[in-house]
Amino acid sequence: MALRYALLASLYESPATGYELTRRFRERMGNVWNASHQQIYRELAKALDDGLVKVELVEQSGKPDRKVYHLADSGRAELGEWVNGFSPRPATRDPLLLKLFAGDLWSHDRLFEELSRYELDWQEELERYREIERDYFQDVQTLPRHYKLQYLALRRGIMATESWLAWAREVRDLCGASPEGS
Amino acid sequence: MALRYALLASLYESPATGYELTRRFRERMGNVWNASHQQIYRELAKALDDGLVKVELVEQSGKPDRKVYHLADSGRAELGEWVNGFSPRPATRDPLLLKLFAGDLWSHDRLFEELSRYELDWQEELERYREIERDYFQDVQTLPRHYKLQYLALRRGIMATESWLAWAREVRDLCGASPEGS
DNA sequence: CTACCATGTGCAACAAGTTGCATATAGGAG
DNA sequence: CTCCTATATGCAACTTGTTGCACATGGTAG
Repeated sequence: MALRYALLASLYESPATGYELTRRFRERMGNVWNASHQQIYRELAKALDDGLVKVELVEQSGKPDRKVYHLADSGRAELGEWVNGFSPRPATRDPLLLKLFAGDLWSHDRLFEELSRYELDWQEELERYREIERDYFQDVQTLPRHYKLQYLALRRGIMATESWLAWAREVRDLCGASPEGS
Repeated sequence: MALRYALLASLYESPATGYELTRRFRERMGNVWNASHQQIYRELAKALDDGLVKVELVEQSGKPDRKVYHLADSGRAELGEWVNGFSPRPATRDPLLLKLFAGDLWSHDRLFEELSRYELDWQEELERYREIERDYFQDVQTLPRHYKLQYLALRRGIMATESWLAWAREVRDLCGASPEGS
């Protein structure tokens, strides 16, 4: 049911089409929740069926009609209950770490090739986060609670990514950064 | 297919029954991969069907026979290929962070109640990791590569958990740790 | 001129993960 | 005496997530 609440939470901020929700997940909330557009359209249809959201059709020429979803009262209520209930920690399933357990089969070069790719990725992500932090969250102390909490979600993204980068440095320190054969 | 490789990677270390694999995932590899016993038995049957693992039946009185799974040659080969290929970053889906996006519906007390539970959990986990670090990885520099990589998986667990705890402190600093009404 | 990309919706098939149940025995706590 | 835990296996139904495809058009890059 968690995807359902992710959609409701996003619609709580503002009404949106399935397409826009897909983009929000990919961009602003990539750190928090991920879902493909297929999954989102499917779940929106179910949530509509259950009366948690309402649709407003907006006609367009050429393109399909926009179906703008709004949070219904019952949706807001259910979201509120979910938010105030306890959620267990998500299970981690990380292929990169898994490979360390069969590390003897992992060639030195390939290991560092993959690590480098990840590092580039993390670096880019970190810069994007830091930019948002600079642009939107300068005076955090004075912000209303709602924005403080959004800021904390961003902070989590920053700290998680920094932590991965620090780990990558440890890998280099312990296993040697430069392969002989290149 | 990733669960399949998780099983092969664990069997690469040593042969095991489905039950033992379940425990390994829950205990030693909790940081890396999670799977229920139902999922594991199902996937082991498929892997056996595909000839990636072999079974050795060990009779027991009273209890069902132990089915000890071994990595077959083809399984080792496929694991090797997978390990040396590129794996994309896993998608994050974190209910705790999601709730921050509907934070207006989240009561101050409930938020900190949940945060405290998480903190206790992280603290415990961190202590378990640190204990393993002390007991098994004192002279990391001198260890063979295989153990270095295992150590790095553990380090990742430590760093990730520390990062969460640091984040929790930021939450307290920004949103006030002590609710008035208690 | 053609190919890709963005917008916008969605179905169908499959793979992966969860939840509830079932069987069978031995040992310890209350 | 009963309940819980550990060992050890597994089925069935369901939910969630992935992958591939489809339609429809306007703009931009080569």
